[in-house]
Amino acid sequence: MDEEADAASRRPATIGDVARLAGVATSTVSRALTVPGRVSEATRKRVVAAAAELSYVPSSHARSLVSGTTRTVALLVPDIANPFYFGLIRGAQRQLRAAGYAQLLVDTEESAEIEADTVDLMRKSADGVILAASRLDERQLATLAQRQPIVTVNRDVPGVPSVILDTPDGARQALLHLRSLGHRRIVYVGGPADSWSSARRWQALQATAAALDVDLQQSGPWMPHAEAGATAADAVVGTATACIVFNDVLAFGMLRRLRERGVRVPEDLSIVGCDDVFGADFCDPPLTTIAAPIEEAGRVAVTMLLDTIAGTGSGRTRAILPTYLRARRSSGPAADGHPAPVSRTAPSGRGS
Amino acid sequence: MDEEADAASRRPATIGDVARLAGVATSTVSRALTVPGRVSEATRKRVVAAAAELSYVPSSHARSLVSGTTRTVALLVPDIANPFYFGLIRGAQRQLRAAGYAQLLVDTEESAEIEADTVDLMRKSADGVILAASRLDERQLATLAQRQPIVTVNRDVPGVPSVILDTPDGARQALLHLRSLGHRRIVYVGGPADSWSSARRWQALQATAAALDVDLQQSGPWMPHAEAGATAADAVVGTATACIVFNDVLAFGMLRRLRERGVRVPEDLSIVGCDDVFGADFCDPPLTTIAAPIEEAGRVAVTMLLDTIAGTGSGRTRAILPTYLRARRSSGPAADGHPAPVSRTAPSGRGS
DNA sequence: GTGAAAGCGCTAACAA
DNA sequence: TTGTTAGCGCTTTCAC
Repeated sequence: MDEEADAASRRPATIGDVARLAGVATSTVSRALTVPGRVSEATRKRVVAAAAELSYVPSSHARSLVSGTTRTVALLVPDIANPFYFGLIRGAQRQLRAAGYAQLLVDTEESAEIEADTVDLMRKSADGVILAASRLDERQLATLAQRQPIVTVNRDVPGVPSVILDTPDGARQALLHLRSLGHRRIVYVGGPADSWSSARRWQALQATAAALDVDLQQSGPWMPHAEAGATAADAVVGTATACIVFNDVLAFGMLRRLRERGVRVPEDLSIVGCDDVFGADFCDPPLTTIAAPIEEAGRVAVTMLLDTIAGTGSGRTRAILPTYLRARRSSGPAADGHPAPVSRTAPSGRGS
Repeated sequence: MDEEADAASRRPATIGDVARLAGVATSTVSRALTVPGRVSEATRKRVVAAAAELSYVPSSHARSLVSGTTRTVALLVPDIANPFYFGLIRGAQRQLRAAGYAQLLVDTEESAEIEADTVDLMRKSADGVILAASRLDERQLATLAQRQPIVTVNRDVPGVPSVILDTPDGARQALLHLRSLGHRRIVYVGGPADSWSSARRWQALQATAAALDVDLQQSGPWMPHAEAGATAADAVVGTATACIVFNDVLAFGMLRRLRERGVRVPEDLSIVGCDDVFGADFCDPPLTTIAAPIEEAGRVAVTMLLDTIAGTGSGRTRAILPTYLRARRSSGPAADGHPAPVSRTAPSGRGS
């Protein structure tokens, strides 16, 4: 049994093994493999050949130890199974791969505690953290952001770089859309109590409703799961002719319940969701929804984070991504409604 | 400006900082924080207090360097945006968290090359790798598995521990189901050319069809995306009265196309999908599908991998998880068909 | 252009 | 029970 040849395939080769095989010092191997022109072409070739033969892969941990950097970014999402986050995850991963970074994905299970603990843990294991729909309060977020590079998605806290999907504007568009279809009694089916996005949307809706002669109510809070949709649907039926729902997943649950109860969509109740997630175009009926460029949000978040890490912070600390209403079959004319003239600019001010 | 107090919040505290503050040696800190009874209660308290004050988090990298272990497991999936993998990811993450492991999630973008490269990279950054629906060939897989702990999901290669969802059996159930509804011309809408699962299902179907007096054809290969469903649908229409589709996502795309073309489901064409993913129960019409315990698969894969890593390999190297047919509206009686008596045991042998 | 040596933060002998 | 020391694999001075 040839010990030499065998050792390589058993125990991962170290820089020392490569050095020995190439007949050089470890420092030379390091240079040959990382710094371009710091070593003679001849040695470089020998080293590269040796590394290949031993299928040498540098230990990222050893590297991190000395460099203090990990080439890893953590992405924290409240619920991996929520299709809203797919695009985010994928957009982030693409951008990270391109930059030579690894992605540490963590499902915080919608718990502020798990989230805080994880962020703390990541202080050592990741160069930075992306927080999607954070459940933490402003103070915590601000404090954490001082300790380590953080970018939030859909959460705006002073001093913390963030990527915001402009769903309040989308909600405004939805309200105008429904009003133009003749709806005057509209319910906002809200998300979790601690959801910053949901609160902002509700504010935007209220401001717009006042000027539109719309009777707007809020229902909830509801967890953003399909299961919660059943109860949410029951709460809405009879109280309004249309509703704007916190997100598509919740709306899916409502759709199912309404079908069970024989409530027709959109004839008896119009529904507008949010996010345009996987499934919104083939559910029954297809869901009118506020579409957001979520994959782009992932890319932008990574770019901002990497800037922060590199200290290249060009100052851009807040990206707002536009959303738009994608009308499908789940919204239609109100049975007894009088349409209103519509302009894309909400009466309450603020254009697109 | 108080340098002492400040230093802690600026630069993450090391074990040395804690030792100094507690007035002990670093090794004592290490012991106090990791080995339960190896230190006096009094010192332990002092150390813990000091650590808390400095909000000390051990460097996982330094730890890895000395222990040779990373407490990290990599999960490679071909396409993060495919809802099939949600359950897997979540099941894996739950089990990993419970064991104190971190999860490194990588989207290999359905590329064998990215997959192979990543597995190689992970040799140093993860203690083991879970490969979902691997695109690698048997030889590569076997070689890699010799170098590092690997568990595959839905891929069986001798010498590589694996978790298999018994979808061939599910496909058999689907065929019986369709036959009992009177269908005799059935198409299997196949997955990617290099998909091991798809090949196995096709084999199982052929074996069963022979004994059932069913005219079974294969269509494809198709990429498992909704977009491919349009072409797949066009290829099937008119050639059969029912089809069994590689997975739900592809079936969703078919459903949409069929609606556009005015082909009624199930009256003109019955459809059976596979995986029972998010959306299968609220698409239009709801999809009859082969349901698989995918979240459990994630958990089991982690357990097997952790066993392999620990060397506790109790010998169980292959877990087969049963699947079952979940009938919904997308499958119905054949317009011109003659039902067949049904037994849950396929004529070709092999029970449940 | 290359080698020797120190040290990143931690754990695991080995002493005391 | 605790401290001292060596060393994990790598990069980075500092010499030569």
